[in-house]
Amino acid sequence: MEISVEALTKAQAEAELARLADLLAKANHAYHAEDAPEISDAEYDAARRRNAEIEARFPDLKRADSPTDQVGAGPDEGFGKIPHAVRMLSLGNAFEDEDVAEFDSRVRSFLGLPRNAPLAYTAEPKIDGLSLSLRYENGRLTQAATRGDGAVGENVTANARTIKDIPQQIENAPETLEVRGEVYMSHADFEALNSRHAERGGKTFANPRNAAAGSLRQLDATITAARPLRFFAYAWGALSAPLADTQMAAIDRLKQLGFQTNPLTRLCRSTRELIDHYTSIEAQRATLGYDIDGVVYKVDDLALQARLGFRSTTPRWAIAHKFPAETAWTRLGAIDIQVGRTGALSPVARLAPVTVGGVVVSNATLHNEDYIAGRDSKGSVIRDGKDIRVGDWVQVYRAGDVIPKVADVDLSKRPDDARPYDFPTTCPECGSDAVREEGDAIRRCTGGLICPAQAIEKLKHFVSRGAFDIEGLGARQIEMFFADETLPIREPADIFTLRERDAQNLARLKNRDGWGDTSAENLFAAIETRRKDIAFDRVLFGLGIRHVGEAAARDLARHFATWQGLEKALDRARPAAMAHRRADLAEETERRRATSEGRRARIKPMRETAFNIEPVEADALDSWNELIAIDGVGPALALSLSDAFANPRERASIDRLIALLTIQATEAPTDDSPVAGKTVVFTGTLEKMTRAEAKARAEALGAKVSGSVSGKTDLLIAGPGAGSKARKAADLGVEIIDEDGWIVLIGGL
DNA sequence: GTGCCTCGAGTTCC
DNA sequence: CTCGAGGCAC
Repeated sequence: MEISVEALTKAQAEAELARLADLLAKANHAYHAEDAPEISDAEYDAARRRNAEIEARFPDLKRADSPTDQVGAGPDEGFGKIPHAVRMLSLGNAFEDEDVAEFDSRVRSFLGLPRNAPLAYTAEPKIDGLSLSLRYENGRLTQAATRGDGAVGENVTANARTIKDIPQQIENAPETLEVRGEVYMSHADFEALNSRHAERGGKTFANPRNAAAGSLRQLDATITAARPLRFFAYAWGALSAPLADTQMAAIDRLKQLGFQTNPLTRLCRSTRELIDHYTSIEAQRATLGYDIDGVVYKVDDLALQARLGFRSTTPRWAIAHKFPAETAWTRLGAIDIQVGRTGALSPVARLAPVTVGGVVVSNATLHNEDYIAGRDSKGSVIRDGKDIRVGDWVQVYRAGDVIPKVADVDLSKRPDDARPYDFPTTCPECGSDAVREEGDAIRRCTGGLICPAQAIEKLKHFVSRGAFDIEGLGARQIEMFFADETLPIREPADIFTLRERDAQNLARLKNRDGWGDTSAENLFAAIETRRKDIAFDRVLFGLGIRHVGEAAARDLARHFATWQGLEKALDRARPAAMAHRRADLAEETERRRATSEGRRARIKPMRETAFNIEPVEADALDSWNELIAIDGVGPALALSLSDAFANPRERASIDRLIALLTIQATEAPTDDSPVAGKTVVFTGTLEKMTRAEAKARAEALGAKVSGSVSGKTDLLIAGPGAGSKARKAADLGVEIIDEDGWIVLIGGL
């Protein structure tokens, strides 16, 4: 018999660790290399767990070759990255009962179900912890990954193996099964852990969620083993065989496989029942023994879930009904103005520190000028029109339990001398005029690159993750280099001349505080890696041009393929862009004049006036039209892009950068779906799926769905009752198929 | 002209 | 995470 871990002497523990290390190493080798396990999975798991427990009790005895540190086939370096086979998405939120009713209507209208047709949902508590994806191959746990950004998570396999609710081995499971759920800590375990830490003078956690997060993300799995983490399973990712036909049955199946599932999961047959269950869970909230922050509703029928599919970041078939956020009152000490990369002036509330939902908050966003004054962007009254003043007592909450916001003001506590806030009309960073354009909620600094705040924020954006993502050159380093006198980085091109300038400099980087030979060389090497090989869309996104985010940059890069292609198109389109800009200005001047004269003049839309002012040559017009014909690119984006390239100062900075880089041309995505890259049009009545569903499926397969038939149309799907579109398509020689043909083409419903 | 939907931009705290 | 606004379909 094994001696219990608590009873082991130190010498016994040391011998035991050696034995277990040997045993597990052999078992690992047998399993991975020879595919012939020498011990049963249960024995393997028990050995692994015992090893972790002994290490937790005698941390100083932990071996250099500790099995805890070895994950599956390879060692775990820090936290490796694991791409999710099926993306881990977040959920849409509902706050009011009406939001739940709207969710139900959205689902029904997407599926083409009448209002009174039966439609069942599951409802379960939303655990406030961290989501985790567990991969089982042939019943054995092989990988555990955090959510990460949804596409790629962190490898926390060694840590997950120490959690008792997570089985190492499951029977009668599909060959491949990814189980998803929430890691959390109970209230009781959290209190005990904190008092244990407090006794030892260690740091305590602010709340169970942080404690669970901190425990799971330990590099040393023996620490995780000593922390009382738990796990509820509620979903799945990749599967080699379906678990069940319904959500409810799938959850039952997970339970049979040995996972903990939440006992408050219910099947509900109407929004009324959903709300009732929500109310019931809310009433039990305080006595559950663990934190929850709402109730999750899911369409029960998995076939319907599949039809509903996903929007860009959330599934259409589920929603989180959140409990009202916790609020707190505190005093507003000051209002500061921050200047963003596009020059936006954002007011930030400096608050007397106050605890909201287990976190101490001392800053909160005030959105914009109108929000402070008590209006929303459309001019409607908010907070009963109460404005926010320095010195006021304000109510703070954390939107989505994350972002602190000021919700309300207590007028009865307003100091006599409190004055309405005067929003600055000049930039606090550079003194340039800060202007608010017609219809815009945001006031912006007009200083452009002259404004140090804008320059530095642009640089931070340039090195950010979606752009150049240079290791060792984050926001902190950018601030440091921006202020540097001998080795400054004031614009993106400066990054790529850093090494050369450093070499010419007496005050070398490696001799500075916090820097050495290795760190300086690592930085130069990281910069060089990106300089030699960077994707076109990343460069474009990195420039930080207004309206050009990641998606738009990708679309533009795909369309133009090369930097020179884009540059030429913009230069050619410039006269048309300038005509638009002038027409814009003329329109605004006209509106001002009309308003000042007290007339309600009817203003012509921009496009009608634009070319009345100044005819533009056909070449420029063509280029402009090519630009705004790109999916997702409209006049606002095209104008902003054109402006950036037309501004001499900005263009020079861009040219200096481009001259230093080797940019990869972008190829159109290759997709093997038969409709990928095709433009398709639906007409007539679809009987097997709704319009919205057909469109979503087509887009998911890489097709572009258009509303009208033109020369660019590749395929028309015509249902019964098709009329003029079908005739036009026939005239143009466009391929026409019926709904059944379409369903065959896309590989079934 | 109106109403989604997606994307961009700005934000806090650990 | 949220809000605003651009883009696009209806």
